[in-house]
Amino acid sequence: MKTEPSTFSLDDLVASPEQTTMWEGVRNYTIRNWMRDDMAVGDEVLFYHSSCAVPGVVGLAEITRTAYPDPTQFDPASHYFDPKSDPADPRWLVVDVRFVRRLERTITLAELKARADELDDFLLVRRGNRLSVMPVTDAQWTAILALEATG
DNA sequence: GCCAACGTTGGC
DNA sequence: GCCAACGTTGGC
Repeated sequence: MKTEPSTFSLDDLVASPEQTTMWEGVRNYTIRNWMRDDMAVGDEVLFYHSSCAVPGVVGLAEITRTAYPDPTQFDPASHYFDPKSDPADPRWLVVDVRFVRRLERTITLAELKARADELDDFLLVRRGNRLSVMPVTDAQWTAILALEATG
């Protein structure tokens, strides 16, 4: 899961009540469907910082609540307000995400790109990808976290 | 249903 | 700040 640290960082997650946050503001149908269909309580998350000096994976988190309606879509004061969303059939969903641990070091985007062959078409390093949430296979997870120790 | 225009993402 | 890539919108 990507986030801009200037908006919501791993530190912000740590500082959140119960070190847990609602992953609000997803406005992409592909991601909405993954959240709805594929995210389960206990699923592990790579916490990724984007649009910053050194983009990369900085920590681990986990899903603590499955998809439910994103309240920001009904809040006219919210940046994420969606007047086309019907409260009887909410268009946008959130999941809850809880902090697990910081990585010992940032696993940078540059490293992930350099090892793209080992990561078996990891969406994050695919050209042109703009999704802010994306699935990670077990093999990719293992390969990525192996970098933490080895550099 | 096509597709051009527009807005957003996000690395650099 | 630039710009490539891609999703969304809306005219037709």
